[in-house]
Amino acid sequence: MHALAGDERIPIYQRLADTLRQSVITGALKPGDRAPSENFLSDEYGLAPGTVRKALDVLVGEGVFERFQGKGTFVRRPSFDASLFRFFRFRGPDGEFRVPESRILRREIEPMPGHVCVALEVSKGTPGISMSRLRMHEGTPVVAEEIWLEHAPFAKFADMPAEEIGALLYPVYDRECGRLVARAEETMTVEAASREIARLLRIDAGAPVIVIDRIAKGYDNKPIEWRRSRGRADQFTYQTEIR
Amino acid sequence: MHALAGDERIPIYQRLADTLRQSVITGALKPGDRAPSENFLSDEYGLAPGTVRKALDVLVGEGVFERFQGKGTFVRRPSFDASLFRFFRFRGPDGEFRVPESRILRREIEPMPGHVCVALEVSKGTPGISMSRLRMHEGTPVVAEEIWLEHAPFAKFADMPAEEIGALLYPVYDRECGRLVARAEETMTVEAASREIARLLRIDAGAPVIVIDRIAKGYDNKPIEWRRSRGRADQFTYQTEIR
DNA sequence: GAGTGGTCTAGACCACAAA
DNA sequence: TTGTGGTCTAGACCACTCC
Repeated sequence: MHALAGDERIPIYQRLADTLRQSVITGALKPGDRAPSENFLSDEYGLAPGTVRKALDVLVGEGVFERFQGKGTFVRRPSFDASLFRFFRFRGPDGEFRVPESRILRREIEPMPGHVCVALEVSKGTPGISMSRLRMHEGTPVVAEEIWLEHAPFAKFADMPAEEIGALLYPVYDRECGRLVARAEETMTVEAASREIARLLRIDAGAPVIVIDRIAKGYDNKPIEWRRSRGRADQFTYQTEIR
Repeated sequence: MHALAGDERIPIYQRLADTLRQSVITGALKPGDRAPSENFLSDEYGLAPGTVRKALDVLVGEGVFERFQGKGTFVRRPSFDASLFRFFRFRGPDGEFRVPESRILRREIEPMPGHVCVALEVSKGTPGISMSRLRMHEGTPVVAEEIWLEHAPFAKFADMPAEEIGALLYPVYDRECGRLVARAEETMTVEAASREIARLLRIDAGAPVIVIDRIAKGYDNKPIEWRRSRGRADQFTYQTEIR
């Protein structure tokens, strides 16, 4: 039987939640893994079942865990790469949504611009990996992306042959560089297409374009990647509920 | 001591949550009211405190109630009229957000168009109240709105003198017609400004415009109002978190 | 001090999944 | 059959608000 770490003024269920969250951050528990059962945890830490349950409730609420009756509690697999594209409606002939193909146009190492350094919480002028990428749907370009990564933790990614990089980057970040994306913050604005963007997206210069800035973060809430995506506004729809 | 209504195969805490939610729907409990205390409910229905607590958890999660330690559990006051304007950034000279003034340009009774009938879940051709409204910030028009209400429940609103209608409509719907807005669903798209909209917003025809369609709903989830708002896209920013 | 919600205990029994 | 999470009981004590 172990004691729980942390400030004793913090509620027990919070400290247990912190402990479990920490093992997701360190990678001791990976997405898809089953967390220790409620019985195990209440024995291990000498807690009442209800207290353990409340700790798991906290993590389920944060989207870190998900529960399945009869099976167990599992680390949730964050699968939001489709989520940006939920903003755009790219459907195949069958009406189902498609993940667009992608083409990396450019990948270089250079100092990161100021606004990216701020977003990634590194000091000004830190070397970064800069990428341009074009996402295609049925041969038509639909989204143009600029992507920035801090160079040091992603040196291995910088040296990878382009052919080994598929349509989804986050699994590569995890596999090759041990950086797991758990969440992202996005900001959306509208602008008129520059000549460069108009050429890439094959639209008229000045036509309205949706701009989505994304900062991808890990379970530890530290920024991993900065990304700016532009798509034609006439392909765009977004729904939400407010109260 | 009372028995809980509802199908006995449904968990007790769900049936209690349903009962309490129902008293918000009927208006027995109004926003700002204090709900019965946990002790009262566990006595009243002969339930364990933990079961009552879980029922309240459900309603807090739905945004119907909010809890304050030492004070009680209260019906949450839905205050999202500011929420559309979180999309637009209208700040005063002090940097604080402002609720724009508003001017009703038109208010008429006519049959509702098909798409509005669908949204409000009434049969085709039902008489409605149609309004055009312009929202201003420091003398500049910022948002143009079309609003539709079903006439029958809002007859009293249709006859109100324009001077009695302030900048916020939902409190008027509640006070004059007993229709309480609890939530809303919004869909956002981008279009080029028509000549009419360009004139109202004082922008160039063809300039990008954000369109937000909103269906406002009651606690019973029934639609109350349909609204389409248009604002200049260069005033627009929207943030979200995804996982 | 009385009343409220917040935390925690120590179980019981049920529903569901997998072997 | 075993192990998992889901529901429910019946309390205790604490923290906070208000009178």
